[in-house]
Amino acid sequence: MADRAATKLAGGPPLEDTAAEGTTVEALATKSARSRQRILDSAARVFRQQGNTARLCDIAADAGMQTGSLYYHFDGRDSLVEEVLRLGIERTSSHVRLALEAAPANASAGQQLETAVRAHAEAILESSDYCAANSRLFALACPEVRDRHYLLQQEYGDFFHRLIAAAVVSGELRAEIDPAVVRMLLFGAMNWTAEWYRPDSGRSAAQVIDELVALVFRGLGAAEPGRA
Amino acid sequence: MADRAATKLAGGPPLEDTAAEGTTVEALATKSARSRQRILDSAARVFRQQGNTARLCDIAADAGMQTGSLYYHFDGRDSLVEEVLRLGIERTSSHVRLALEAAPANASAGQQLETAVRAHAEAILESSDYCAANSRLFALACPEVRDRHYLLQQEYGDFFHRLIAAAVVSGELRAEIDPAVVRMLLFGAMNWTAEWYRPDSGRSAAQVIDELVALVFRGLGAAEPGRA
DNA sequence: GCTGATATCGAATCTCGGTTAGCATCCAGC
DNA sequence: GCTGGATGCTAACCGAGATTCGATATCAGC
Repeated sequence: MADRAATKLAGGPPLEDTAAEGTTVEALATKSARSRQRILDSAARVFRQQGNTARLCDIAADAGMQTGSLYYHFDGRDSLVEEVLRLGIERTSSHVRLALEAAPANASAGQQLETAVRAHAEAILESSDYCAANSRLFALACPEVRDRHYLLQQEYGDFFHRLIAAAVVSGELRAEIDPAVVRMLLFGAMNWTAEWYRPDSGRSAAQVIDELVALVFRGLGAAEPGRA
Repeated sequence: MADRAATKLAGGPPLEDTAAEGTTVEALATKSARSRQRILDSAARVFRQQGNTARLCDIAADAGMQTGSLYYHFDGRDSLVEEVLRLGIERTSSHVRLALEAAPANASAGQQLETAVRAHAEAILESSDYCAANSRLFALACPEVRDRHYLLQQEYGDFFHRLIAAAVVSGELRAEIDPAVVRMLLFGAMNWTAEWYRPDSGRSAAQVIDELVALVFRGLGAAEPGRA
């Protein structure tokens, strides 16, 4: 009854991703693991497109199997949603961390924040269906799933919070800002892109990201003659 | 079958709000109009709280009637959603327009934009359940409803677009910005507040709005010594 | 205080999508 | 090439929630 395949695969470590970032489905060892991964990928893709209105049969179809077969790999819809959500945060967060590690070691707090914002937006716009699906499912999902995720979400939120606070301390950001509110506004602008951005709209993701970064750091205002 | 009461009430003009902005339920003439309004108000409130997962029975309960009774006033769920959505845009938009009219006649394009941003955020955070519900239902709702709304949405979007473009022309905003993208980022930050802001969180709506305006116009950056 | 229209009730019904269960197929190891 | 577990298919099943509809209550105008 309980996620048979996964239980077996998990083995020692309690809950580990069956496929590391970037692993292709084909590379996985057992058939079960491949199918499971294929389902997750489809779910992410479908959730990204349709948000929480996506049906299990849509996902199954995308994965090339029957609806009922999903239950061999997952306990049920919630379980699937939860996994996609978890992978979403995980990948977003690791994408951001990697970007930070790749940045020059002497980067200032402000530069780090900029890197993080860029990476987060990239994750949603380009890098992965999971990250985009995550933003779209964020506010939905049943309370239990949501509560369980609140922790992960919060953790990532705090991470950003610290980046912002550090950049205030370093004097690169205005001292008057309220990091908590700014973080939410920032997430709003970034996560909302999952709702409207379409790659075939004539604008590249990179353009959107540049626009975002400029907006956030410089603001819309011109050189600053004297604003009311 | 088709929205009996409303059909009758509508009379001459094809589709007019049964209650003008701010009209209280009690002030309406017929019982039908009062009930209809009560249902809409409840729907807006419940949708604001629960998003699209709100059930008809929740709304009916809030309005103090049985689920089935809703059908005397509305064709069905979609119809109700659609009406709330419509009133949402309408009220947001009129709130913004009123704010602009109240502004000094010689306000610059940039000042007008700031006024509009303030008003839009106010509408979502403080002024009306309809406006907040609108942001939460935006991306959801079945395709038909959504398509029908796309026009209204677009119209309001264009309105903002023009405000932004004008402020670029007047030289108050940086010339390099892409008004279309900026508008979406802006809406993202503003609409997302409906997902996270709670009045009992220790922060006033006014604080959030100030933070938003500062972020958008000045950006996060300090005085501008030299940023990478 | 009637009476017809208006408004609401409340229970039956319908629908959609998630879930379950038993059977068929595939495939690795013998 | 057999056999048993691993995988997946199919067709019911089921519940939640939307919708329908005849019965009932309320109310305005006489």
